[in-house]
Amino acid sequence: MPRRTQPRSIQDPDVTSLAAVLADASRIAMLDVLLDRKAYAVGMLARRSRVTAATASSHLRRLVDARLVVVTAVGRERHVRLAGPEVAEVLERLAVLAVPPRPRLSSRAAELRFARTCYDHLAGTLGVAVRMALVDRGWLHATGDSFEPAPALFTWLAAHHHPVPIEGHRRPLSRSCLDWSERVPHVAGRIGTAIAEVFLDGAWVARVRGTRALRLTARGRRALTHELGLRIPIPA
Amino acid sequence: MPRRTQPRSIQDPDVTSLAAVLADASRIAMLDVLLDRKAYAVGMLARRSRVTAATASSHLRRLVDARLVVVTAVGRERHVRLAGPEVAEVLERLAVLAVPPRPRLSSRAAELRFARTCYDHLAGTLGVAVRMALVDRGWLHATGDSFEPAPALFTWLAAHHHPVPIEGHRRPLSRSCLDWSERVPHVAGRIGTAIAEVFLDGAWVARVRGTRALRLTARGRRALTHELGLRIPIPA
DNA sequence: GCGAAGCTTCGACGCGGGTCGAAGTCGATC
DNA sequence: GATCGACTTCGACCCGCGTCGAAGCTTCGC
Repeated sequence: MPRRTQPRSIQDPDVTSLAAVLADASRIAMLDVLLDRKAYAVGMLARRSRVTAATASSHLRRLVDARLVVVTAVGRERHVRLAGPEVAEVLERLAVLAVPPRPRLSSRAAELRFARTCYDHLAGTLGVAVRMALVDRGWLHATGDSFEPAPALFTWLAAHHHPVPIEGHRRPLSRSCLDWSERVPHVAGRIGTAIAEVFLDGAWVARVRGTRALRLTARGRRALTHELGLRIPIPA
Repeated sequence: MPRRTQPRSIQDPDVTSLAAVLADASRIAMLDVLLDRKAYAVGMLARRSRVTAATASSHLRRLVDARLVVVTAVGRERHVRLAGPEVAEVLERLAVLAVPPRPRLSSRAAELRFARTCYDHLAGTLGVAVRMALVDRGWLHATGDSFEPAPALFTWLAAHHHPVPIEGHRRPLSRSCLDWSERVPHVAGRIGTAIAEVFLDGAWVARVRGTRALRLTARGRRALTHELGLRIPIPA
């Protein structure tokens, strides 16, 4: 990959180098592990990504240099976290473009397609279904490419112990996040986070260990029907 | 880059391969040329990207396979276009992440920072300034991470010969597009396109040949003051 | 039809970089 | 301060792929 010496006329932010960092299966595996928003020690991250510590270490260096992840020293361990929601967003955006035209089915992917976390909010069939249910009840209004939450939604979130303050935060109240599996937006932003927390705390969904997939529980099935009038999309 | 054989647990859309396509300076240069939304013959594209026809051809193959560009045969030429606005969006998103922490100044980049096209709408200092002016006059309301155009804006656009129908289109009326240079959103979507067209048709801005940069004309300076009450951000 | 133009394919070259084991470093623990 | 554990650095290996010139193919123009 001989670098060109002439001045890059455009795209002065070096997209090429950033893409090069993302163009390795092991590094994507590591980022994928980190997409659950938790911090991992380097060794753990290496094991989850199926590489040796030495390999993980060299990859880590590049991820840090690209400012995709941040590292904090904790005792003799070094904990790695995703640098922020923007990173998760870009990865999800890339996934949207990367999804093959004729979707090759993978049983493993089916779980992810049905329900998963996207950094800190719900995605997949379930995420989209929830968004549609909220719009149907008038708790959420679609505006442009975003969503405007109605007062009833704030009330509902507060009643489920996850109140969302309206003002005073840098992060947007609600955002629309494009789904790679559904190709349709779901709710992100602070509202999206709160919704996901209600689902997880209420044990409406359970994390499938080792992946970002979520399993809809029986309890969750009932809750969705009673609370949101939502027909369960797919038995999963 | 030895591919791992084990089933990729997550990220089933193959982000790695897509990123690999974007991880080459020549291909980014080609995409960058195409970001102006026009179609280019392969030879022209090769010249603008400073590679031989043979090299461009092999890159083109990969870009087509990744469905980032589309090709239409025209006589003995083959015309290349960006596959769609989503591609431009992802590139702009990547650029946001790729922008270096201590912005290294480049005189060439300064033009781009001030004003440029982003696929089909205005970006850069000017794009952001226009967005803020529209919000100030109440012609645009910020909602979540998008914008809601007010009736006055539709009237203004129609008066300048670029009416925007409210309904009946798959593309969103207005979108918010994050600016890599300003790190602040500007207006995209059908409204964003119409605004850019008013600016270009009215010769308020002129394209700088060979790049996506825009130059603010004297006429544009006057128009911005009179029509939008906008103080010119920077003499450029 | 014949030549030329536009583009792709082929072949050869060279370089960047992903991989792991082993050795080295640093901090924690007793 | 000796030992263990977590992590990084080093060295060696090898493979993928970007690059261009030349040759081949198709389409246009006269």
